[in-house]
Amino acid sequence: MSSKPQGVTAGPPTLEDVARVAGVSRATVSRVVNGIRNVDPAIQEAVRAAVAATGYTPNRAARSLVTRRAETIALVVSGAGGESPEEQAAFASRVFSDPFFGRVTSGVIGYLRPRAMHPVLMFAETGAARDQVVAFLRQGSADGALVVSTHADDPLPTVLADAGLPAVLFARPARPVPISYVDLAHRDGARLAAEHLLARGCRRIATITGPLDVVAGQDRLAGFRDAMARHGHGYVPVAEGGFTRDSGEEAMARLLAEHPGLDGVFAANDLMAQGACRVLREQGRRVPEDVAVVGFDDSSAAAACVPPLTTVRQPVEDMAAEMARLLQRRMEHRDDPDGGVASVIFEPELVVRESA
Amino acid sequence: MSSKPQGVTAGPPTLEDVARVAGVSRATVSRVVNGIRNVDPAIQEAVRAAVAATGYTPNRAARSLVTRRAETIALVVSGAGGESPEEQAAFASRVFSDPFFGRVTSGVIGYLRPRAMHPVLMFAETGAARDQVVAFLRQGSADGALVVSTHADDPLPTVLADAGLPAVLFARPARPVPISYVDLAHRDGARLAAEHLLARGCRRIATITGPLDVVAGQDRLAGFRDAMARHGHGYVPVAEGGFTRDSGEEAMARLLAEHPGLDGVFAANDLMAQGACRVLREQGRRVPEDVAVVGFDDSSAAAACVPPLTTVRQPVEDMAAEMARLLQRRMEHRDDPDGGVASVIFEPELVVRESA
DNA sequence: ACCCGAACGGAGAGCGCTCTCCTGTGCGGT
DNA sequence: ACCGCACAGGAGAGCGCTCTCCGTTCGGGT
Repeated sequence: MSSKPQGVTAGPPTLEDVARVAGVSRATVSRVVNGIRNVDPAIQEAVRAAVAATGYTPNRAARSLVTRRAETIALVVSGAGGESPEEQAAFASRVFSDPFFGRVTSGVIGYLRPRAMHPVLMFAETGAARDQVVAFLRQGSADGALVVSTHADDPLPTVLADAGLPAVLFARPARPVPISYVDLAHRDGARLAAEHLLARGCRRIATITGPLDVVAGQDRLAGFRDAMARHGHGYVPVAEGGFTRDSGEEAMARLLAEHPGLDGVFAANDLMAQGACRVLREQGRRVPEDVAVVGFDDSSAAAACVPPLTTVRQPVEDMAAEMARLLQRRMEHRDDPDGGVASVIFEPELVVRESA
Repeated sequence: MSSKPQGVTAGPPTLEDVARVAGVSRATVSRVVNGIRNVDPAIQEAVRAAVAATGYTPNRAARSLVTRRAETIALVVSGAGGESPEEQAAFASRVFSDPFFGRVTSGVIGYLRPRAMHPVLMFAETGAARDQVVAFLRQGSADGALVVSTHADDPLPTVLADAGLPAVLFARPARPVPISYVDLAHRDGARLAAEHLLARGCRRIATITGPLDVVAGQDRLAGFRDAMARHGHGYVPVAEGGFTRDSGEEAMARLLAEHPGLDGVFAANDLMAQGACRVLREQGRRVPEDVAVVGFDDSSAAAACVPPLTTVRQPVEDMAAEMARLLQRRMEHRDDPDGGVASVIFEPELVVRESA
């Protein structure tokens, strides 16, 4: 009886405790818990009962130590913020004010949760923060990283690739890096917008671009121009925005001042399209009767807009889930040189509502 | 030379490797790395050099295994969502569409990052998700939880308290639970709003409340009513909103329909105030000349509003940082029964801009 | 010169888990 | 009846780290 005092340690139950209760060895309990190899159904039952009786939960640190996997991934928002604490706080707020990141998070969690994994949220807007991300991965705290960059010249992808750390990017990196990514066929999306506006009968069409130092901004503009040119519109008035609502308002105001007769606008994202609608309304133009507006993303802002936006759907949640899937694949091929590096390009889709 | 082949294991360097290079024992390296006890400066220097030479990074799993601390905390967004996958995705999107959560995240990260900690993001909107959170904490994957509830009847705080897991809430729980929290003196904030509107000369003042099944919604209404009553306004027209922009628009429309003569509105958050401003403008009222509007939160929406909102500042970032601080304190007193349970109430502040 | 204590480095025992080996058992083929 | 094989379960060696305990050294008080 008293040969081995049980429950003398106040800590949570361990495999050893479960094994003692079930009358089997640690190894067997481990096999049952992890569903590895065949175990006699009767013994399986006994182990399960013992697990329930003791309230056993596997200790993740111990498991990670031997498997060398953390079962954790880092969700990194990377980009350039300031170095001061105020600017860093502003970076986080700014990031979350865009519905885009909520959708990414949502998609990632949707994929990870059924697999009992959870993302660690990190920002990498300064050099020091970037080092923290790398250290975090190197010390095995996370098995890989999902990276969303806000700037084209973000050094993080290169750093991760050089260090051989598994990572997947949202959007193709500006410079080629041996790293997986998911992206959207931005040019095709912009083409859809152009063709829709033309089919509607618009003839004096302008565009509000995203920041042109971002690949997505460039591609959407290029795709739009190409499609317009192919239909005989070699010149398209352009105003550059910054993917924010405010910048959309300013860009729209500039366009209207220079081209008061325009009858169609393609904004490179919904937030800017929303700002554009507002300015148009304030300046007495009806949307879509006088000026048709097409957005991009199909974010929550599109439906909330007055009038509801016709927009190009970017399936961000699906893309984010695909990122997680690619990362998992990449992690399984860690030893291979460049093993498991792959990319997936999603096709956009036109969503017709009221604005065009 | 070949007695102990070095570098034969391809894996990352371990304490052992560093010790060999520095010519000391594992224990000494550990002491230097963790800054525990005094170590001869010369040896310290040698160890640091060896760490740099090997590119050593401590393995977190091994450390956690023995220290029984994960150096990780969970950031949990808790509330009621649907059970279907679509509804769960919608929950995440909805959560992030409110600038509030971005500010919380920003504040938490601001506190954790200098301490080399990073939050694990979790949602707990279904029973299964809640169980995952509890399991995550129980298996030592995180040392504690920061919980932001979106509903008053959220069972998570009680579950965590019962399980004896360290946690800190944002906002006082609807029913008393032995658990730390930070909160705002909502009543005082609402009083500031009332007094400002009255001091401005408004006499027919209405309010758009938050959801009344949320403590913050109740308290802001109660505080507003009390202050108004104290100044002789026993009756205040009320329309209930849901803390979203849309609900603010609807509430404002209802109020205007019933009380066309009103000259002041207090909205229980900025998003609803923004919606209210929009409706007022659409119905030909000038803000603030005809109707003064006061919001609550001082979120990014306040400055973005047209006109910029006079609002009651809730220092969300500071409050979130305080949550993290309280959680750390609570974790240091894990063994004490109810040790380290404490609450901090922040004082609101009126920020005067143009809307009132 | 002696002793005691403070201070610092090393040895080694685990933390809880997985996984490779090994042993025992039941079954088929010849 | 024998051998061998497949398979289930147990034993035990670590994974990389921390931390207690112990040995050694050195300084100062008498």
